[in-house]
Amino acid sequence: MAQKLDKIFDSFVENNLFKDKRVLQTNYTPDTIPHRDNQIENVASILAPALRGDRVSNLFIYGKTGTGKTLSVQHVTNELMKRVSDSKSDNLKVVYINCKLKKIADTEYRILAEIINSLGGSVPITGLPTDAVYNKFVDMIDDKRQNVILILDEVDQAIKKISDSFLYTLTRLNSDLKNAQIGIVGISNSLTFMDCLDPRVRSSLGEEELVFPPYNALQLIDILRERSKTAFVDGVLGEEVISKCAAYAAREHGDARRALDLLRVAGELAERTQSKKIEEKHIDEANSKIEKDKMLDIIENEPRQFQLVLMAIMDLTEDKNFDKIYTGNIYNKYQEICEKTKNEILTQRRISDIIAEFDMLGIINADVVSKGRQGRTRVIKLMLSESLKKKAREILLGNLNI
DNA sequence: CGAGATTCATGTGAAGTATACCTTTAGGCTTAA
DNA sequence: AAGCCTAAAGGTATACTTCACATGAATCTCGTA
Repeated sequence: MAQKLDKIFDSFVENNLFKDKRVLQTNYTPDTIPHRDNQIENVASILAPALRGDRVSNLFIYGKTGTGKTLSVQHVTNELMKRVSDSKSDNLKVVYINCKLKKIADTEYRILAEIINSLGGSVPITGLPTDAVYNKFVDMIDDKRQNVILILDEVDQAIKKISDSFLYTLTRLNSDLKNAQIGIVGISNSLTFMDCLDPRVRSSLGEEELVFPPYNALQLIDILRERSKTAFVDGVLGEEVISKCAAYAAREHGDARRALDLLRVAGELAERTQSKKIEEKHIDEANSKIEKDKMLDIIENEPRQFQLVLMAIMDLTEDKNFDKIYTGNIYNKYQEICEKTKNEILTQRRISDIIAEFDMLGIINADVVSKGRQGRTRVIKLMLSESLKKKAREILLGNLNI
């Protein structure tokens, strides 16, 4: 056994394709961000007043995933902070919150709590009145003259769940502050997000707006080339592999993060199969693996009741007796499963909401249809590939101890 | 035959409930002067 | 008397339930041609 492990470790050390894998990881911030000079300059000039202690205009940024929004903003704020720490003053704070993270920042309360946490304070998980949390936030930053830049990544996700009054309160917060000032930077994936906001919020939050267009294939190639220089050992990555990678990502609305993930996973796969080079087939494999992992991760971390519902949906999908699945079918199946597994049965009302959430996650596709005399319901389609279904089923079976 | 009424199965919104957790407050106990 | 601990009181967020009303096209009904 030990020999076997030795062999694995040996080959791992010898056959290292990566020079520095971190460069390809999502949380890595590169020194240069190609093809985003314009946007970065814009962001910088909008946030720059903070250096003089002036109020920062609220900024709203649109763009699809992986178009460098987060990266550019972080780059600019990093530079800002560098300047500030050089000048030895500490009247600028930058808070970055990703509103999408489930269980961390998906309600008004949790977002606020998260903001306070990253400012160094602490707030209990639950139990406090929301306005008490607002007050705490105000107290924390208003003790001296300073600027706070609040970056809300993926606000659209949060606003969908919470109401937009949250943003309104935030924008109004400035009038409660005597010393400090806050500037809000909202980042959204959805281009139409602003349209469904309250006009008051729209006007105050959208003082400045910026659109990040998707990268095209050529720009993606540039990015990949740049990063792969430091990420991989020379010669393991051919030019044609890079273009294939870029092509994949360009198809996926120019998502650079996706492209980098592809490259990283492809590298890992190549390493694992003892390959000396990364080849095009690795990219293909990586593509399906990423898709799979992402979904499986979501499914695995879903609460129990959600998993039960998903299990019901999967069972029905397999069942040849149903060519179309309706909410009622799911509910019946769900009850069956609950009885079998001795789980509590929730009401149909709740299941309806759970189904809606799965729809949001893209695990299923649910369309409301009216079938005349047969009433109104949703037609539900499971959106998982065959192999994914199998893996997902394994996870569910394990988690629900069936 | 066609317009309007009916109907079904569930969508959807609002309000209420249970649970888990929080802060405040007051009482009781200990401690030290 | 001061300090500390504990339990009760009073409050909130969240996940869920209950109630009630909204939907929208297939189907039924009935007046009319």
